[in-house]
Amino acid sequence: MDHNSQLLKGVLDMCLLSLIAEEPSYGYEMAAKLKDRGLHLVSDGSIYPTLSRLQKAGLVEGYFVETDGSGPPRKYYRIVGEGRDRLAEWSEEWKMLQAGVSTILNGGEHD
Amino acid sequence: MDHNSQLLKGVLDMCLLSLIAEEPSYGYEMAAKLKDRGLHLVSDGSIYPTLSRLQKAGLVEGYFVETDGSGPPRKYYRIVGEGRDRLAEWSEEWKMLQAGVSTILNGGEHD
DNA sequence: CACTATATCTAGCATCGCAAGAGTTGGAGG
DNA sequence: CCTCCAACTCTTGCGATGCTAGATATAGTG
Repeated sequence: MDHNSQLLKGVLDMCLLSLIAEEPSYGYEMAAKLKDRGLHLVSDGSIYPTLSRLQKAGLVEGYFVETDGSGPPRKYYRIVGEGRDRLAEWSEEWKMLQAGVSTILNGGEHD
Repeated sequence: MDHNSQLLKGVLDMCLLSLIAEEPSYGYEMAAKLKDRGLHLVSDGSIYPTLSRLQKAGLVEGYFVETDGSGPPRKYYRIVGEGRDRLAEWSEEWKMLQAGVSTILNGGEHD
């Protein structure tokens, strides 16, 4: 397994939630956005279980939208109140981690 | 399991390697340093398997140092050439991920 | 009909942090 | 002397999550 895959852990859900918060979207599109923004997901397989988890956790709502003949219906997700709260928490945690790791990589200088 | 634990995945090894690169150290001390710098490991248990992995991967070397009557000998680790290379790679990967996640959290603005 | 593109979902695997606890060494207290 | 504790390392079993691979559905094209 790639080292990059390990770095992704605990970040993927936050990123998906953030994308959904930005504007409702569906899995296939989000996978493309992630790749576009520098997060190289190798397979779409990872994304669907994560989305299901977000929904099961009550952070997002899913709804199907028919396409005009370009494939099966898309499952869109939109964020709900609790999702926004959670996103804020995760975002905080992420900043903390980011700061801590930076400190360590830079040799432990404090400010 | 904590969400923070997931964030730690793939970062712990890099952090330990960075600490060792800074100056040779041993597990117990590194656990303290990590906590000091904002990475809150709840248990020392995680640290030893990671150090073993780094050694097995040939990124660091271990050597025991006797203590003057303050407990059992300490297992110090020092970095080797391949470890420095790997640390540089991981550091790059980390910067990439960091940038990507920031872009996403900030709503996808490019520059 | 077969093939492809769009799109979702599932099953089994691998990795790695965590909790809990055991083992080692030597000093301090009863 | 024996027990307990502090400093230190290591091991076992577990849980969370990303990955690979592939099944499934829809509809247009040759």
